[in-house]
Amino acid sequence: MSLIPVIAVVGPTASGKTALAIELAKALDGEIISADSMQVYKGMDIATAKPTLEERQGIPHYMMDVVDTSVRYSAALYAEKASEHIRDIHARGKLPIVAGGTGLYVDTLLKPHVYKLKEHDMSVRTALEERELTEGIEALFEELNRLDKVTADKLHINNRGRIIRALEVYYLTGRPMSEKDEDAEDSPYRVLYIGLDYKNRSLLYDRINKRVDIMLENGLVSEARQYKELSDSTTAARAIGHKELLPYLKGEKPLNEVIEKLKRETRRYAKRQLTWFRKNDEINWLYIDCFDSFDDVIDNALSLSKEFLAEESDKNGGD
RNA sequence: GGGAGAGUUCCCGAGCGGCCAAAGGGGGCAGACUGUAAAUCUGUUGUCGACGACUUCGGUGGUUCGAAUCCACCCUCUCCCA
Repeated sequence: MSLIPVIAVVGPTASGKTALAIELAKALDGEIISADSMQVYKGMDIATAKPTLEERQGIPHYMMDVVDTSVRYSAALYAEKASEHIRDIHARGKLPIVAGGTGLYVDTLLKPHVYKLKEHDMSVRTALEERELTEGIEALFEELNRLDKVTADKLHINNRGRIIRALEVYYLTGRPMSEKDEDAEDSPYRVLYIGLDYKNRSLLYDRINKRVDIMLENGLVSEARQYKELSDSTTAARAIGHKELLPYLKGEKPLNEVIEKLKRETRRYAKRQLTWFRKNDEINWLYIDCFDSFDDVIDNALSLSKEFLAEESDKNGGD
């Protein structure tokens, strides 16, 4: 069985992933699958920087606007749905292009063996969360240490979410999370990773600051006002862009202060994204400030892609 | 003009004779990441040939074995009375 070729455009926020993905799709007869934990939600268009229909230039985009903001989406649900799209796009003879900045989603999708767990029983989690309240996280941490020392050693006691998840996995499967899946399947994809970044970090930060200003011009404040009542417990409420404006909307802080905070949080997010992607040594990094123009970046990405696709057809032709 | 107070490391802000390269927070940098991931968590943050040395706490000069901490003068700032 031959592998499905996939191009993945990754990188920090505001690095131009969307634009590059669209250009690649146009040139290579591709369709785009967003890999973004916030673009899956309907609405919040400005904050999540969804490309407009004009910007999409007729290229189909998937995994955007798939659920309501009240839903708690997850990486696993994402991967399940997105992989269907990949298969479908490929079956129609088109090139699937994954583009997005949520590292976990990218990996979950393109390295499917990461998630084997199919159970969806939330009662175990709920029980563990209750136990944390009564017994304290220390007790749960010790318990994890007994049941799955390998995972416990890797976790810090302050990381309560992960301690609970590790226990949840153990109780759901009867096996420690750290145990390797023997029957893990190989990835059905052959992936070309293209990473966008700047050699000079402050240039990226400048772009981020400017993009926030543009979002504000486009009405970010009134968009945030619409989602003011969104419950804190939802994932969508954690999107950068609205929650930072909240103190202003409540009249607690001046607008300029809250905007600075928003820019800073976006910069920090970009840094975390880079930390995630940097550990993936399959990524072909294109440093935007090392090119004369973004068109040159596109050209470079295009030739990488063509090379990649040629290899694929050689292989198919060969056997 | 008179009175009260303040100037600390990138920022805010503790310290008020030795245990101070200086708490804490912010920011920066680095890292982790297996169904919250735009989240969560960790480490680090004066300089250097670095288990030691060197330069820092507005400036200059003193007191002292020893000062960011005490004294004198100077500079800057805030506040109160005029």
